[in-house]
Amino acid sequence: MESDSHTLPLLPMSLPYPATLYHCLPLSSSLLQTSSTVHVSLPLSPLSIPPSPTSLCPTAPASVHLKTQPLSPLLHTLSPPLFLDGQNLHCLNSLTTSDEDDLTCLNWLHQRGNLLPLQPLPKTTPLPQLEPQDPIPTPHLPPSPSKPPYSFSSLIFMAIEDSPDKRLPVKGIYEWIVNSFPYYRAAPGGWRNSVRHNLSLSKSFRRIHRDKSQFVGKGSLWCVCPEYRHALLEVLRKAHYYHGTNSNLLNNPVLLEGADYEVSMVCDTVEISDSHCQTLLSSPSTPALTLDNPPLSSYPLCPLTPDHEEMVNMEAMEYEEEVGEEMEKDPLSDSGYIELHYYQYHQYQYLVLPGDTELDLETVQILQLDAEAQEAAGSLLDLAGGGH
DNA sequence: AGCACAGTAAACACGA
DNA sequence: ATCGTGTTTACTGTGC
Repeated sequence: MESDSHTLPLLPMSLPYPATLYHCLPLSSSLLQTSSTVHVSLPLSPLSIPPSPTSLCPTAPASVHLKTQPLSPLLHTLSPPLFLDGQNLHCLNSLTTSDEDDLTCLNWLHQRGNLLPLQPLPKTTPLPQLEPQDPIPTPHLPPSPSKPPYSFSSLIFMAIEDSPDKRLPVKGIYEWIVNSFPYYRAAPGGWRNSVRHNLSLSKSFRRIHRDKSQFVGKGSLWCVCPEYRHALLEVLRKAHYYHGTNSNLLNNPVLLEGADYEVSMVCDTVEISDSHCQTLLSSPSTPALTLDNPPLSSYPLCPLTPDHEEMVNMEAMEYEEEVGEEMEKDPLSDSGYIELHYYQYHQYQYLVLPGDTELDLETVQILQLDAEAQEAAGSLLDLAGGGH
């Protein structure tokens, strides 16, 4: 593997989001590939992973087979992965996916059927499984919803992207914002004016002619112009990064769904099914944004001039279905490396290891604990969401 | 200071 | 006439 990596000290690496366990396989190039199995064994000491406090089978020098799932490209944008080379950790910058790949991926936005209201959560969530003496962390819910750190453009963008057809009437945008951000439920009505103002003024959004035979009600539908989608995503990502808000919206999708992982132990073999990965990638409720986010270059150009001289025809939007067949390539898929997330010392750690690394049982137990951690974290998210 | 950008308010037109 | 939608202008605040 060619890499312009540089050696880094072996230090825990925190993530700006509660990451979790998943594996990125040397899977070929397609995210559709399923049920790949990798034989991994991982020496604990170089990773500073402490032995599991409760060993299910302490003497078994077992190796494990981990059925794996592709890596969410967004994760690479949030922190540079490390990989292990002997005793050194290297920054895997060269393996990170291109910005376009990252930024056109909205999987994180759609991994949850309903987007929870934005409430701050700790960037790293202490987990009772690993630190039983610690009190169970509670989400810091403000007494009244605070204003989301997202601009109206971002809010509109998220609303539209969260709609099944990637187009919404103004009223639908209002409703999405109110439902997703309780702040606006009680806010004065001026923000609606701001939304309309933004829709009209921003080049990022386009009006779509409504087919009068199909719709009732006032107004047009609004969509995101693909040529501005990259910029909108970048703004959104920066807002997430700078404010450090959790963002249920921006959370690692694997975290959100990871609690559903089926971890079953059979003798000394652990299989982590990637069926949920497929669920993530092809959720029926969110068909458009899970797999059909090709790099920006694969989008056709916006059929309009950027100055609102025209409006989009419904036919012009059909490209979304047409490009949906193209799959976003896992940035590590051909690298021969796997990616490891685990929780340690109150922080989630993030490692990239050679694909032929062997994991022993203790490591697997840690991974299992991490799976439990996912569940705990997911519960916290639900709490933060307030049963939305 | 100048500029860009975001947010807010307001006025106005249009159509259901 | 009312209301929602869409456009435009103006002003203010903030950050670079």
